[in-house]
Amino acid sequence: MIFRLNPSSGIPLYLQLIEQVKHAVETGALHEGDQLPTIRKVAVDLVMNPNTVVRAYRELEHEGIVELKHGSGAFIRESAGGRARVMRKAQALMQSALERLAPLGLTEDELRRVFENELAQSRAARQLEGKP
Amino acid sequence: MIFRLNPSSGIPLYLQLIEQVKHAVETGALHEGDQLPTIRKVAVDLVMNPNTVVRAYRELEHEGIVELKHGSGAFIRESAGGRARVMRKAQALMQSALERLAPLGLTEDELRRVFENELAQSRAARQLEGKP
DNA sequence: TGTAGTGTATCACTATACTAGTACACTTCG
DNA sequence: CGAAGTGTACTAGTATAGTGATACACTACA
Repeated sequence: MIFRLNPSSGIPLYLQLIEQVKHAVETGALHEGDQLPTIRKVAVDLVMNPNTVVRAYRELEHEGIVELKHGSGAFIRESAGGRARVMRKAQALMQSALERLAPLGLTEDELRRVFENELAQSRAARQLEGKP
Repeated sequence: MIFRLNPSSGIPLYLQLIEQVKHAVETGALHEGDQLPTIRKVAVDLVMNPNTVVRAYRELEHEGIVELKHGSGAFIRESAGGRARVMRKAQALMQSALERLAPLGLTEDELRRVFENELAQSRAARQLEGKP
């Protein structure tokens, strides 16, 4: 695992790290049990503060993708493999959805809005299931 | 048009205003040519600074939904009606897409990630069309 | 057992997002 | 033409996000 950051993209460094780890897991570049590069190593290699790397790793831990072991390192969780497969399936479904949406000629921001609306919609629907 | 804000939602006030105007246009509550409430009126009614309302209205203007006329008011653009129809069509497509994705059991954040990935993907594909 | 290597914790700095205060300029219409 | 009502422009304060400096604590292994 080797990171490649774009400092002038406007995207926070820690988010770029998170994104790259997730991508590596989903493409199979990282497998369950694999050790991630050390916090210090990443910080030195990319010339940034260890805390920024920590922030990325802790977020990944919180999402259940990474396990941090005090004193020994950061590792890919065992459950990550299954997740990767599901995500690839989802990616395929989303692609065909966007292909159907493309002819409408919406901007990316409009598409985001439509997506968020629908997400909120189905969230609300899910809430109601257990109520009546 | 009457706004209803939630000050403790964490969502910036100006974004809430934008959202509500867009929603009103898409549902037909606001039609082409309709005048929006005055900047000052909104500011007074909702107990906030006029500048915050301005920010919302100017963003809506930038997106082509609203037209600001110096000295007379803010109005819904003529093009807004067509946009509303397209957005409703898109909403329907997005709904069926999310219904197909639901069985995979992804979290909302994971769905957002899948969506953004695919958006970037199709953006890249579009870039290549004119190149070779 | 001790040392090198690992993650952890606390505090601080800086840029940016958001909101606010206040004065200005244009339009309308009696 | 002038007064009331509208959007505009400029300046500034405050909260939060992002990043950094540095010291601490645990683990593995020779």
